[in-house]
Amino acid sequence: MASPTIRDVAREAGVSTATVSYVLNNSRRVGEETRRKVIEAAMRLGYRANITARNLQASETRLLGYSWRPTPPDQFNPILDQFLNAIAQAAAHHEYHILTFPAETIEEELAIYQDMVLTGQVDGFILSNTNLNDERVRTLLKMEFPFVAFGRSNPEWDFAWVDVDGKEGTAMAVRHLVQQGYRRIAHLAWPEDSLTGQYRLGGYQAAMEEAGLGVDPAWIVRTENRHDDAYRRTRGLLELPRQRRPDAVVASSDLMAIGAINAALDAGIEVGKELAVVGFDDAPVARYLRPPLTTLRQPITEIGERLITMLVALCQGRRVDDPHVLLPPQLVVRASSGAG
Amino acid sequence: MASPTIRDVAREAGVSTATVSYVLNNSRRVGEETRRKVIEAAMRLGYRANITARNLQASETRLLGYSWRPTPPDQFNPILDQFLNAIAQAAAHHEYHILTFPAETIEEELAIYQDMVLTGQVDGFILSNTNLNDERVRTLLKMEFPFVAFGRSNPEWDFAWVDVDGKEGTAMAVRHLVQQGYRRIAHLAWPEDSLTGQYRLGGYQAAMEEAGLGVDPAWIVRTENRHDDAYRRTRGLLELPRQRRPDAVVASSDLMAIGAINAALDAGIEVGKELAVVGFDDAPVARYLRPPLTTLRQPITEIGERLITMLVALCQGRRVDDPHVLLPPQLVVRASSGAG
DNA sequence: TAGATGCAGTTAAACGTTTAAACAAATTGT
DNA sequence: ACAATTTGTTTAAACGTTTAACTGCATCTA
Repeated sequence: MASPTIRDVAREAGVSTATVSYVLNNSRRVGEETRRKVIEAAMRLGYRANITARNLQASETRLLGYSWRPTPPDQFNPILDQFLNAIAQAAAHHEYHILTFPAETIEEELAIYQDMVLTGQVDGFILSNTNLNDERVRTLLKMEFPFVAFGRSNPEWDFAWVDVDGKEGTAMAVRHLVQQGYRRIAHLAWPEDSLTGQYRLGGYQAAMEEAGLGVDPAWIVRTENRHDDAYRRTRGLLELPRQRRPDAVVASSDLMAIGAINAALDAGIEVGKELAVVGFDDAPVARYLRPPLTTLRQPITEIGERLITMLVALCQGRRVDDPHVLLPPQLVVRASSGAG
Repeated sequence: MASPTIRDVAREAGVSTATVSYVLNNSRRVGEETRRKVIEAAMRLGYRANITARNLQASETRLLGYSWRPTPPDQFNPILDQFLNAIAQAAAHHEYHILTFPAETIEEELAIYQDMVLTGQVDGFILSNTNLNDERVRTLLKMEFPFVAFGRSNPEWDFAWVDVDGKEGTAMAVRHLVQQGYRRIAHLAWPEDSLTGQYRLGGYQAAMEEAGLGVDPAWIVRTENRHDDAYRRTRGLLELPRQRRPDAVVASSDLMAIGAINAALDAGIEVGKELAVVGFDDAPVARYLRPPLTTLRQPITEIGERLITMLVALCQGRRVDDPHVLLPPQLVVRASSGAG
């Protein structure tokens, strides 16, 4: 039952525990004969060094904490699966593991961070969905504890992050729609306090201007990231007088794009012809929608790898060369934007 | 920077480290005055016991491992989000945490289990998506290492599991369809080697018999859990001669149900009237499909709680009262089955 | 009054590693 | 040929807890 310890191996090989450690970690010259004896003994007993003991001695945990707020039942998190996979996979390459802990509220989350830092539960944190004035960022910066973020926050705060270039993303969407012949392009934006929403709106505005297209103020619709809000507001857009009625919608998420599609369907408007719709995220279901949804895919795997590489460096006290990484999303063209 | 240790607290309070430990863990009678001094000193220094040290001494990790195979890009895992939340939340209540580690292949996964057991990385495992002759179950049973499974396996293997009653689920779906007036009900089943698929098929057959409805062999279609297969095979069903053509489909998953709906749409058949469709899982997107998808919701939160309660008991060497838990799914009726 | 009992605290070992320092033996340099 | 260096190994401390065993001391019991 009980696993063999380094002492058992030492006894079996007839050497000291130090020698066993040196051999197994290759951390010092050891005689050929002794090395052989140790390795054989370790093999024979099936010995593997106990991780807790090693961690205590090294005062590290090789654990990285990741927390996310549970998704409300009427929404979905299109990338959690991929993201968790990406960071766990990347962490494994550095011999780290991911510790997950969900928190219902922001206060609870902050308390857990405090706790974990003080009790030495993890070596660092991965944040996601950061926003302006993000309390988590503020707290961790103040504690000077290693962390990285998927998402940006206040520009004056100096911390390592990776983000998707949302501005470029919506700009790509608009350019694509313009190329398809659409002109009256609306934008389903997130509330003003969302930094990500600001970037995406910015890309829309920039690309519209670049294309020499005027923007009717009614075309910029701010709603929460909810299907029903997007649905309702899109119905509103479609009821605008003919001249002002949008012929395309760039949504800030696939969830909202689905709301827009459903609104058009229920209004008897053909999606992909009379109304083009573009989403954001490339949720797994996007390709199976009718019509299949044109959307912006985030390079989740690369994001995860970059984040972990930076975080591991921070945990080991190394400097991070380039702590601000902005990656472009990829436009995945499907029928909802009139192509094909 | 460095956190205070129990020695710092002891010095600050003018007592021994043992006393500090006794006070903070409430594990022994301690004088009122001394207790006060210790607590104040701990407060003053912001002391929290180091978890690694505590774990080493207790020879435990308070970590539970959970692994899942990454979802292929053309599929989706409708419940990972909820499930991870449920187990992490439940674990937290017992002061445990979830360690995630994805594995690409089954061999890799088995190797990782071995590794984690031998190095004492975790106290127990949570498996999901178990099947007949599941190598993970076999391995962990042989190692006599604590684990629980979301899903069943060979009946002769004695281990703790929680599962959704798939047989009852599809039976509920069939009864509901019969009540709605459908008679020629088909079933999109999983391959024969899928235990879960067997149960779901069994429920379909039982309920059809119970309703006194004959089953045309062509109505039982076996495919992988993929949209495109379900789509293709549903097209086939819809091309059957009028008398044999199904008027309803019970799918083994929401992903397959989406394939069926799309097949009907593309064949110009109205879903929810000419063809009813029922899915399984209640994926977050199910309610936003057109028509909204009738489906069977799994009680994920309860599953997670039950699993963790059992696993924690096993980790602490306690006996589990009822190690086999079968929970009924809940039929969520929406328009795709002709209701409303 | 001597012994037993209770109480409140301390000492020291233990958990299983790693690693700096010490040591003995073999090798090198002059 | 003797000191200096190198090589291979061991001893012992350290990481930060918990806890069994022990020590005084006061109180009770017969």
